[in-house]
Amino acid sequence: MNSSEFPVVNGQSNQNTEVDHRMNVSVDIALFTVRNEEFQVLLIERGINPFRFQWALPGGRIRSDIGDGETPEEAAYRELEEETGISKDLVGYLEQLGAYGKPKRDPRNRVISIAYFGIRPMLDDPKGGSDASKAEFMPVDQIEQSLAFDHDEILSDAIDRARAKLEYSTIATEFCGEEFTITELRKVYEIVWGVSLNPGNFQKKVLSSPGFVEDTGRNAESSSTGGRPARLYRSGSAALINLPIRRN
Amino acid sequence: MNSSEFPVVNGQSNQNTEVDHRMNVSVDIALFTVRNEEFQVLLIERGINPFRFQWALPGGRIRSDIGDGETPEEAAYRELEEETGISKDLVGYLEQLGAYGKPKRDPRNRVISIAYFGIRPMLDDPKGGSDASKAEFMPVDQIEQSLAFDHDEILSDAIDRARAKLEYSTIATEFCGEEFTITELRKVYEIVWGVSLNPGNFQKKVLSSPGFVEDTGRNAESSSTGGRPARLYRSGSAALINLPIRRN
DNA sequence: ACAAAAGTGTTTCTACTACACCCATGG
DNA sequence: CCATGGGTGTAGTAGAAACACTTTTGT
Repeated sequence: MNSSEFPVVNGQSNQNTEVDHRMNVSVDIALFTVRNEEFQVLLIERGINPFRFQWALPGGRIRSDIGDGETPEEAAYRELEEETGISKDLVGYLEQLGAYGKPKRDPRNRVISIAYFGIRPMLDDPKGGSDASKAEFMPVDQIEQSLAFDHDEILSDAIDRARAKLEYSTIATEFCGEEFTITELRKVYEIVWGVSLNPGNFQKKVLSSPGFVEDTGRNAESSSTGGRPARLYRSGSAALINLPIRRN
Repeated sequence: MNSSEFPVVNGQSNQNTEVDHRMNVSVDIALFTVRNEEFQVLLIERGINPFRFQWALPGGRIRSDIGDGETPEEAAYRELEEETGISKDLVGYLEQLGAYGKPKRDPRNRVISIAYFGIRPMLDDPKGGSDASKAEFMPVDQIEQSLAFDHDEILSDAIDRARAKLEYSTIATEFCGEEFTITELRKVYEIVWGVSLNPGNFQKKVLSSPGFVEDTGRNAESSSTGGRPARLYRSGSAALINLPIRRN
């Protein structure tokens, strides 16, 4: 606990100029989507040791040999593309989760990881990894084996963050495509939270929240099973909701 | 000391095996308190370049020569004590804010900083720094010069975080001493948010929030100016408030 | 007695819940 | 015509705001 028991390097007063304290710094990305009525996260199967053949969050080292050095966020986008083939413009939202730095989180050597939490809209194709290793979206509540490194912890934190942010922010729209119906938006909440919400009340809540969604003036095609065609909206300019949406 | 960490791990299959991408990793701490009816943050005056004589958040490098390496949080407590003399047991709360990693944030070389946000109860003495450099608590809205590195940005984020957390968590109690009155707690909200709250409504809100505060059964001494003596409470077991306290 | 600060009660208003109802489409 | 899903209206209720009022102290 008390650092005074450790020898201070060279009796330096405040800085240790002799010892090299540098360490590897990596990024890891928990990229979420809603597909197939499930809340899913993008994982890769590791091709190399340690943790070979185990699943992990995509990620890798921040490089210092690119220009003046890349920002952690740039590294996150680069690694995501390298490891899973998902390019930056397919990612609707990305924010930092935090740094994970337990000394033994990587058995090889000291690695500090900056974790990111991102959202990809529910688009078209699953898309396998573009490089050697497998990359797949997997339902978050069907991950049986534990992930590599401390990625279980990171993923758990990311899921908590995602669920919490739905309440007071407009990020749910990032799970939808460019244009979406209120019902589609409601399904995002229902799937991510694992609850069911009252359609009428949800509608009023979203529409009364200024800047949450924006009317396109057009309607979606009505489904083959009948029913009134839903209005199409696009994401609005607001990032925060004044009155939160409750989990019920 | 630990020269075995120096050579880059070889045998990496898909990543750049030759290049050393390691960088310095530091921690910075924004430690807040409420003193003198002001919301204050602990700053140090830098004794060395870069940014000599400018104010900065306390912090420093994570060391890899202590045991198996210290966690970022351990480094935060250690640096806080080394630079300001404030020991771990005087810090009521500490949580990670996030990582700051712009390539040029330190003009010397690449440094990633993991920022922490902490709270120190409004105790006794201001307390200057214990080592060479000056350390002082300063009111957050009276910091005129810009801080060293990207500490303006970190501080701004930390203030946002602190203000936001008051709403839905019980951390406001960390600004108070071991025992406190509801009025003292309300003053924390008023000072940190810069608003005034209705005393009666605040009282009912806090007492109806299970686990927020715990009755000691005793009263504070009434002030010399008269008035009914206030009941003394201590911090309760809950970390979150079910119904948020509003800023209005 | 009066001022000051703590704490409670009461009224009003807002916003959420639950649910009934209307609208627009497919079959 | 009915079934299906989208969308609106409305009564009942919980909680927040405003503020009057009571309690307990110092002077």
